Amino acid sequence: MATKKKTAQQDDASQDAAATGEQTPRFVEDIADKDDDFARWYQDVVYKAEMADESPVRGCMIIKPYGYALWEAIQRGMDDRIKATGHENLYFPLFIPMSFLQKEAEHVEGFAPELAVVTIGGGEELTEALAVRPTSETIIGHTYAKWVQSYRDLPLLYNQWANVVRWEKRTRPFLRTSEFLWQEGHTVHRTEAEAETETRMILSDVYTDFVEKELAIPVIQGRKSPTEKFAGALRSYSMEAMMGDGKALQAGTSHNLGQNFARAFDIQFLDADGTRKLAWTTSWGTSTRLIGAAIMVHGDASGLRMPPRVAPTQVIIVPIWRKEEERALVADAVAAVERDLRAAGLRVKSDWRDQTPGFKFNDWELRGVPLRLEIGPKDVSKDQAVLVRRDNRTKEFVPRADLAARAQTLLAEIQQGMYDAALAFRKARTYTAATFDELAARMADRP
RNA sequence: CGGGGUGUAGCGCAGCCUGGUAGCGCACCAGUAUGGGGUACUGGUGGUCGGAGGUUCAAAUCCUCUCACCCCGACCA
Repeated sequence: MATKKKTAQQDDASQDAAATGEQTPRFVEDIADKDDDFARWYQDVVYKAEMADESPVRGCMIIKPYGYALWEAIQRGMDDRIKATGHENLYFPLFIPMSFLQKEAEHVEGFAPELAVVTIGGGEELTEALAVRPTSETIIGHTYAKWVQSYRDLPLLYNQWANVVRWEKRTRPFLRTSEFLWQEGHTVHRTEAEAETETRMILSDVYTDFVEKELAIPVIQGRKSPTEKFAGALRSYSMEAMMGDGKALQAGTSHNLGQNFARAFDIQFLDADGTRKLAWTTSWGTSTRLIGAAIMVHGDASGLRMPPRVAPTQVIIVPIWRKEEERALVADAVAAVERDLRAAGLRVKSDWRDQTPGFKFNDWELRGVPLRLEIGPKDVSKDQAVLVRRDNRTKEFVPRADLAARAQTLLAEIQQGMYDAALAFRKARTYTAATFDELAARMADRP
């Protein structure tokens, strides 16, 4: 039945191709139509490209190697910027005493409904229940109170990479899961102005800079409305990006917590003028949701499209051969090319699976690898390779000696092209972007 | 929490109305030919039909209970 359907579709596609003079038809029946059912398209792509797998625990997900490799690239890019702006990494425990969460009224009200709570340890009822952290302001506030004594101790500029748990009612892989990975920065400052500067600096110099340059996602920075702000914050800022379905997604938040948590946890310091003062704190976070954002912004009918700068694999080499002698010949050429590209700093892989080339082409397009190199007997004899772009399928024959340089040029072009396309898409959709206009208006008070 | 729906092989499904001991596609394994855009043919592996109880000579199928998941709504990051 499915075979019939496949054949029928292929025939249709062939006719279309013949009629319009386009290139080869594609098989996309296993991915839902992006324009018709975006939510299903998203799920299909996530699972078929092996970014993630379903979890036996409701609302959670298993991040597969390909998805995790992207997360590692995000971590690297984000971590570099966090450190470049003067922060250090540390780590706080997963468990938080329930009483901590109750110390900040607005905070507990906001997070209580979605807490996972541990009441038994080692077979015995605990004297105090422990919350699995939904976010770490409270346990960190408690600790910072001990670390801060003098104005000379300030500022504290720390960040942690961790997992958090929020018992969400409706979940979607990467976008909203009961457990997710993130970084959360927590800083303490001497003055309100300094805390505000930090809050906004993180949003622009760390978050926006990374997401726009590395993930090729244009964002709009703005301030969250009072109802949308972080539970317990004075002011919350966020960067919002437009997804492929025309909807906005919060891609990162930065909160000026004012003195709310300092008050709740007694973070005080003796200032230069000899008086005790409450400190000013901030917190900010980005999560594995960024993976979902990248998928939704850049993906197309064929599947994922990885921004070259973070792509786990930037160039995939598909060897082509018929007979064993050819295979050996091609293998040598592939190994040599792989060496060249690696030496040039490119992330490259070759695919020697026993599948037809066509199968591999589609498979790697589904996974979104930006560049493909085809190397067959004909290429070996001419000391060249066929270089193909994932985005527009442009093919070119490139002499072996020029491959690395040409690939680098194309990757840069593709990266820029992805950003430009996403920006153009957003601008063309202003009619659905009331939220963006609102955000843009709020941007007036940006530094 | 209210309304609707679905549980049969790793995935997607048929079979149920009208009981007779489980089937199709994909995937997987083997072989042959193939290989520059999802390759074809042949053979094969794999399921106590969500769970419990009942009716019956006989239950995936009928009855009762139960569990889980999905969609819509409500609630909420």
